Amino acid sequence: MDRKSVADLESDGPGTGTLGKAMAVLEAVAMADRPQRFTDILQSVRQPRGTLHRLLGHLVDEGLLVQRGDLSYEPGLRLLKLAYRSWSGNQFRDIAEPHLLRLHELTGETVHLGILRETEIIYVDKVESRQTVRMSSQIGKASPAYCTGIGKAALSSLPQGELERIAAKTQFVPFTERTHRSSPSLLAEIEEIRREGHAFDREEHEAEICCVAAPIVVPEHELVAGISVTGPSYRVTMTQLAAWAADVRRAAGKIEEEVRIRLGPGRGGR
Amino acid sequence: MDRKSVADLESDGPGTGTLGKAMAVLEAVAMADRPQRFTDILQSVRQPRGTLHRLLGHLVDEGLLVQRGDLSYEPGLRLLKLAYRSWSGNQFRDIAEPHLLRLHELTGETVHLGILRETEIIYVDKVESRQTVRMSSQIGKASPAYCTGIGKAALSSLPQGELERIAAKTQFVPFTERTHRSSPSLLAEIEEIRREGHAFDREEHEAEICCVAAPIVVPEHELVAGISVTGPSYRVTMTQLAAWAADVRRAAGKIEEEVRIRLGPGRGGR
DNA sequence: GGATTTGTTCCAATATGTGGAACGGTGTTT
DNA sequence: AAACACCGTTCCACATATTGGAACAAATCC
Repeated sequence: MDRKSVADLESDGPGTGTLGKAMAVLEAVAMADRPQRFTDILQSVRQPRGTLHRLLGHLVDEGLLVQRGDLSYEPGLRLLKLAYRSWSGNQFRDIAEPHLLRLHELTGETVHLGILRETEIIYVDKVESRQTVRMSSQIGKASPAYCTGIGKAALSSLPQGELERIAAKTQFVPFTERTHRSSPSLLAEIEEIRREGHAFDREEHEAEICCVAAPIVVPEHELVAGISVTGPSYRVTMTQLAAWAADVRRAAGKIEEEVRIRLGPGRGGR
Repeated sequence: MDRKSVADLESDGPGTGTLGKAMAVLEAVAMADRPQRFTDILQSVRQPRGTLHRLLGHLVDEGLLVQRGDLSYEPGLRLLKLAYRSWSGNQFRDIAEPHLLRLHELTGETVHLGILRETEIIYVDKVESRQTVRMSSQIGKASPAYCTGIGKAALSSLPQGELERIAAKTQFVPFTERTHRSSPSLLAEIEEIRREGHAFDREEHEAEICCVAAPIVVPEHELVAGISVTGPSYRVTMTQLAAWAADVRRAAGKIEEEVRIRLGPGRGGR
């Protein structure tokens, strides 16, 4: 049987093979808000006790998890180390950064760069207002695509088939009263976003937070991403956001272009 | 056969079992400076072609690697996502942070927080001088313990046996002319560091960069870490560093104490 | 003291991963 | 143009690592 078969399970299913199971366990621990005990994990990942126990042992051996004094498990440092390389070596982020800075100077608000990964947007960079801000507060953070500006912008630039596949896979959680509650409602907005070339988040993910976003697509690298300007709604009106839309689109376009030039068509990084 | 058997290989050996091999491959790709092709990887990880090929396939399926148009592999976004949780959920960093900030205000120089992991120090936080600084420029970065301030400070607070095991495992790379070149020389300095309670890095890792560091130990959590104040040697003299040593020790002590209180003896996070 | 829950260990059955060898494609050399 | 070298992929008999039910302690609750 081939891997990418019928409706690739990826993040929902138990994961293919041994590695898949191990990763499912790892993710269960990483995504939990507090250290997970054996039994907690046993319930998230449905695996026989013996199996789970060995799996955890291996993960600890590998430094992906650490077991604490009270026997509970936490994500290990090896993940940080690996991610550092994954992030600092990311040429896309590197290219985009100057454009993010420029956009920040223009607007004075927080600017995000995020990449689409199935139903999620993963933030890879952020430039924020010069308060005493936590450094990489969001880098690596994953948010649902269907209720964020970048997410919707990115989705809007997918082929219809892909879009529908992802929409079908999406779990619609009503974060605020304005959050899309179903696939049709999302797909309708996507139509509009396609026409406009930019997406808004009207307090759909977090109350009092809204943004404008534009998509960045580099088919040669199978990259679908987006940038956004975000602000608190008491300070940033929708009219203001609409006025910035063109700038955001322009910046996104510049990044797209530069990625194509610097990374070349379809081939390697340098 | 038991896992933690004779001289646990961990990061050198091919890694135990299937997961170990997969991680070895992942690490090989992540630690390389540029996208790795099949053959490149084949040389780093000594595995049969068939095996490696399947391994890579699984890693891609899991989103740990991505394969690009030219068939080369890069670290995938899933790592970032996992690491974000590993980092943002790290209570230790959370507790330490205010102390780092205070130390930064006192000295005006860059302050680091790093955790010891076998022969390496992994940086988990950083507060730096208010230039237009790259955000999380070093978070997750791994540096050798034997030639960094935090590293040596951390090593100094290990039981002698552990220390020697790690020293034996260390690869002594002569980064600068002042870098320790062998285990005895390192062990001798560690003795001194134990007496003083703080460690210096006298341009041992990077030329023109030096620091003072103090260890943080929380045995209940099997945590050995350290903090440091770092500066360029043209601006920060050894005398200056020595003057800060007491402050660094004090901050480290405070963090140690607070971790013990907030995380409780040997048991869970909250 | 007995009952329940939790983490750990054991082991035969078997699914999974192993790795040498063969295959087809691309680009280079003669 | 044929011969060669290199690279990524596929195949398959074999071996090993994973599986998962069940038994085992140890703590915790009633």
